[in-house]
Amino acid sequence: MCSRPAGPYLCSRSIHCNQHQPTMSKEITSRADDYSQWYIDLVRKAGLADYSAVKGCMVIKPYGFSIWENMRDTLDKMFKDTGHTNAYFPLFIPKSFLSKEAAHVEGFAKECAVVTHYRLKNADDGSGVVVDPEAKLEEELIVRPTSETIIWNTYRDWIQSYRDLPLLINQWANVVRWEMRTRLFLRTAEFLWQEGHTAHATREEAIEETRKMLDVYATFAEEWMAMPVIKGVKTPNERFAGAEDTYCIEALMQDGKALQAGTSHFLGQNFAKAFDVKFSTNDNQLDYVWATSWGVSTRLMGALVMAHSDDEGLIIPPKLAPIHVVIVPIPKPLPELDEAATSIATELRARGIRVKIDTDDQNRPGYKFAEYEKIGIPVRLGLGARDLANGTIEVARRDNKTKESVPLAGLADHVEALLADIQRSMFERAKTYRDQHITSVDSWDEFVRVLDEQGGFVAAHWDGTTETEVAIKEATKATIRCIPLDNPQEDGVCVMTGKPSSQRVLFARAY
RNA sequence: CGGGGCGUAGCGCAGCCCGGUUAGCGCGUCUGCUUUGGGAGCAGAAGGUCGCGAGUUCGAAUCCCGCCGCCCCGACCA
Repeated sequence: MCSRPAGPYLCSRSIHCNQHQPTMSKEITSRADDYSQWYIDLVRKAGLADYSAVKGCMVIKPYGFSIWENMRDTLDKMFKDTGHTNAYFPLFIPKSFLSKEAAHVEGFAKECAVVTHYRLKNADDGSGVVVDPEAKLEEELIVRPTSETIIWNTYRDWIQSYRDLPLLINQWANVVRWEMRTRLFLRTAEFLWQEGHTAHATREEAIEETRKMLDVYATFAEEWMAMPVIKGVKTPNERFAGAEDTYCIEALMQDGKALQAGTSHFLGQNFAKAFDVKFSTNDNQLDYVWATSWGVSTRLMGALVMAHSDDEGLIIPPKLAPIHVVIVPIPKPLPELDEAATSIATELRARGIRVKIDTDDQNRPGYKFAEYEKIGIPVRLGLGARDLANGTIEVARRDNKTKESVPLAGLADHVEALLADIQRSMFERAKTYRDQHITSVDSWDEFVRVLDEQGGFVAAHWDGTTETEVAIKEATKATIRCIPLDNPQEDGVCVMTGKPSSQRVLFARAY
């Protein structure tokens, strides 16, 4: 394994410490050739994740996990800042719990992994181990697809009085949904996420919480991921199983498909009633509590990739990049280079900038440049004898592939400003693309044409019925992504049925 | 569950149709030398239950039968 001194997260021996085998970005399929394959190539070859020995499950590799850690740590702080605390509930849920809320069981029944036995034994024919039929569980256990049931069963014991409210809890966990078809990060059988579960004394307060956490997600998506999102509410058909209202943030990927990046649910009293969670009000009445739940998952990793990256590799916004700056000494045998690189790194680190010095002397600079572009490090500093002589350094930014020579004096200020500029311009670029791909249409022909030729969001009138929504989906594969919050009211007629409508909703083909 | 593809060295592949020396090639790895401002060159070396099982044959990576696994497209769902 690598033994040389390493920068944060990655060793200097090789960019991929875990395999010593950087693959060439030449091998990344271009977006134009096959967007889907581009995504898969990128995820695997930039060291984010890989397929595992288990069908439908992925291995999140060290570099990918370090990005997720940055997401997780940022969100965790945001949750704490809004009054939430973390807790942990069991992976296993008694089967009977899941059936207590009718819509909920309906929504998840088809994709649950079930534990039926608790012991293996050696096969009689010596062929290996088999499930011991003697060890059948009295009550089967479901591997959580989400934790509402086990949590509300617990909340019943935690909540007696209005003084116990609000109860604001989050959990970081893995969940399992037995998907028929999977894609790295976007839909895997097991994934990592956080799920917030809160209890409130009033309907209004719970709705406020639902909206507040949606805002947290939107802020995170836009300010950290540099990914513009549309906040909205789901139609009844797209609503979370067991919710009264599902709010969401919807993002647009570079191929024109939408991606739901986070959801926040107002659960009403559905789970309180299902699990009998009542509290004494301050005027001594008994009432069911009001609930919310909200979550984002490792799916955000997929969103991050598809929102920004290019044919050369990943482009990661500075705020989430495991390494902000890589210094590549152009290795003439020159001790002053190492000294200069170290002193630059020290100066940058003093400002909280995450810096790696590439001390590897095996690979040539050109190779390194390509590798760092592939893994999306926002800023690369090239430092050679020529620079030392001139008192300059080459500064290359990943997002727009520009290079400039800047004076070493004042470099830290320059880099700090540059990182901020990259963060901002990545957002602007994505937002421009997104805004150019919201199209208002008023006829069915136009609706279909825009979906096929431009993609993106299509703002169209809809008669408000699930039947029409489903028919449109069957005809075009487009779904209603959301009804934007504060959506302007406007009279019109449904794009499919011609029935009256009071507002446009956003359709798109989606991940 | 349908349709398609794949399984041969760490990775990516050729060989299979038409059975026959010691199973090749590229990348990577190791050693040495020369290199180093956009993916280095030369020389040498290591590395293989050809997915698994059974069969046909003098002989199977190759043909037959069975099985397993993974990926992609669709159905389901986000």
